[in-house]
Amino acid sequence: MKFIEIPASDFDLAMTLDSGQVFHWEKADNGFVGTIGDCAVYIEECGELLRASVASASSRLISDDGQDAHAAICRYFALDHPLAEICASFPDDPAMNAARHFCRGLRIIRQPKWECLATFICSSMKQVAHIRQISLALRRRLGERRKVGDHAVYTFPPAQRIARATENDLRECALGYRAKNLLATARLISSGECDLESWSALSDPDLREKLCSLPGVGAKIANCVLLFAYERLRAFPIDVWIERVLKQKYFPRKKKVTEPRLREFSETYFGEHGGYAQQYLFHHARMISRKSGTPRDSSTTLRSARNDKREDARIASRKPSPQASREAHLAKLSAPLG
DNA sequence: ATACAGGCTCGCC
DNA sequence: GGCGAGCCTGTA
Repeated sequence: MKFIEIPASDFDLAMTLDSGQVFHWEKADNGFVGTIGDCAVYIEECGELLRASVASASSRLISDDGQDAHAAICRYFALDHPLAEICASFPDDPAMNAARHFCRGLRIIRQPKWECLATFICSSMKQVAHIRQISLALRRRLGERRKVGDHAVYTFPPAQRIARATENDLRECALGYRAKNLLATARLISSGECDLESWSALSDPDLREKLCSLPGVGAKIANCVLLFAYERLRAFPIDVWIERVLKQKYFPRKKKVTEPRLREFSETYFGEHGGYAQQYLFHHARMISRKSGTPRDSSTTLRSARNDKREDARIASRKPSPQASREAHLAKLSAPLG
């Protein structure tokens, strides 16, 4: 592998890739392999230096002097974000200060729009480990294989490619009910009816509204795409983790905090880089609970009660168990063709 | 084993 | 126009 070297201060590669904003990078050698757009990339961190190898479609290095690759990496990892200033703009309170201290070097990266949107459509009601699996399955089945050094990686399939797939193809990538949404959205993009690139010109609220019009995209996912693909650093996605953090740290005495109240608070209190603040709070909370067991609260209890009811309903209606339907699915797959 | 995940959508009231 | 139920599947 031929390497290029890029100075990068104020950057923690591993934390950035493990902070739940991107799901396809895998550990390899002393660093990570993945893709940036259509290129296969190996990257590792040596102190204040990044060492990277980038292979384009034909498996050769992009250019001999590595200028394109250099620029692509700086852009993708947002090395131009003034991180010190951004962190200084966060509010000064105990929760925020702890997160800011814990997440030093964490950057919000610039992801390709379709890849980011599609991945987050797949993320609903899923844990990180599973989102990673879905992303990999989609890439293996519908993406293109690339090599960087000895490592094989797969590009994320373009909307046109997914639009040509069947719902069943996608279900076989473990998407479940998300398959229908991903397919419908892929078709809207692929047909040109919706143009993610041209939406860059829209204001935050207009862009959010456009994204929410896509099947499988609600406020949470739209905000993730605003933040991770459109550089709208104010966008503040509220998922169950952040909801817990906000309620516990900022509304400790309140019994019920309504969703509009929480949204209003998140949009005003955290300032112009609210999305960054959110990512820091999110990552910090996840890492803390990974150490010492998952904290339970009323919202999770509520959710489990709901799930119980669903299960009761399933039994009452004598639907096949998950186990049985999985076996039926497998049997169908192994049946002779034609 | 079984509860629970980084939700969205639709039907109901 | 708020509330709850249904949707799929893998992991802890």
